[in-house]
Amino acid sequence: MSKDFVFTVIHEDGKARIATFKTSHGVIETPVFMPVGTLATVKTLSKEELDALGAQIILGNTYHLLLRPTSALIAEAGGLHSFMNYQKPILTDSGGFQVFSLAKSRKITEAGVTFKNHLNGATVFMSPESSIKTQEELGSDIAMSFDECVSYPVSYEYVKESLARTLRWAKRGKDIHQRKDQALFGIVQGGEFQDLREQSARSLVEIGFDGYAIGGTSIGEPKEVFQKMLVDGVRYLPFDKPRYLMGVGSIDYILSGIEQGIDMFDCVLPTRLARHGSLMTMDGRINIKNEKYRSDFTPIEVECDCYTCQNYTKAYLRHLYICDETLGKRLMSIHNLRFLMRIVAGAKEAIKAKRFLEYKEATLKRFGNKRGF
RNA sequence: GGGAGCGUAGCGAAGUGGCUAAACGCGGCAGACUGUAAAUCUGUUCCUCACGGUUCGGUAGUUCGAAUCUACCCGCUCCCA
Repeated sequence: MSKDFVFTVIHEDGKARIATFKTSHGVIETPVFMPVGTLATVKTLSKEELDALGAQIILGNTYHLLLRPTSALIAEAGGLHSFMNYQKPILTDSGGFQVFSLAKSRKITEAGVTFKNHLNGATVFMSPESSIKTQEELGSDIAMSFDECVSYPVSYEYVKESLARTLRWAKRGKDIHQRKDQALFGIVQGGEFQDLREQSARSLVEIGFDGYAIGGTSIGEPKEVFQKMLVDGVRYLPFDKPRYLMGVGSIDYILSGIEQGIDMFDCVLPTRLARHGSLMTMDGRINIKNEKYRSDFTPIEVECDCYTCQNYTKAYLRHLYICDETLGKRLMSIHNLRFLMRIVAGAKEAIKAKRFLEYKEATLKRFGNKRGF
């Protein structure tokens, strides 16, 4: 753990907080939503577009980049920042999520995980050590521990066993991690079980990381279970380190997270939904492909300040979607990402004014009973 | 003028006596998506809320039964003159 990664809380409102986190490629101000760029690209978006919509930090994925173009090639290019010409902070996920999402073609042992490569069927082995070494090659600003993201629902016995292994993996990863310019975060697991979440958080803190993530949420569990996973995990994390709620990108979950003192979020939802024609708005999700938008010459949201809403109508976006034109996916990705950024920006303003709960309630009330995306 | 074909749901295209309201593709409509195997996947698409009704260019037949067989008619394509 390096003391270079200074995390400073500058405003508080209950457990909610605003903080700055210093990384090797600049300071992040939290709470922050991080767009996901698995394959060294936030799908369809240029860095100028990411800058314009207010992205402070993006994600890359260790497993996917290891397979293609390989971490060796990226190292040869001078690291991920240089390779993709993105000079702001980058966080790499460890491959732990792939243990969950590619569960059909993988085998877990104490040593690590053997994947059957989805591209050509070849065997790929990832261990906590190799994941960290790969992330060091990639040169991300924040590396994540290699964990097992357990599915839901799953038995107490399984989660207990998995968690114990994930904790051993966290220690192994920490021990081998060397880059002083790269922060390393631990990941709290433990499924829906309070005692396991507590044990996970406490053990990770004991090992000592530059930040802590809550993993294993947003994988199909009911909202009450999510809430429990969140609270049971975050409670034992140190105040003076960043907290990252992994895979969360719906506004109700994000606001719950901020309320509990979460600083960082990421999610593929805004970009994936956008590519699939679903747009996030304060009044719920809209499906741009719906016939009713055929001649709707108004922006997605009148009050939205994004490039898309400032320049294009729903009718045009629908046309682009129907014709499968790339520009449509881009414009809608910009809107959805900006939408979440605006939600978070509003939360920050509210925290400064010490009325976060009010903001949360008002936002969710306007949102009504519609799904949180 | 002579010869050979073809006409099936919005479009393309299977089907050549019952298991066919009719495969499949496209198009249309709707839905899903949460640390990205996702520019993907699912449902639906003759009429009717339903019971049920009406279909395979048209008409008339054969048959217990026809998109499928017969006759004539209409339209279209190709080849030869």
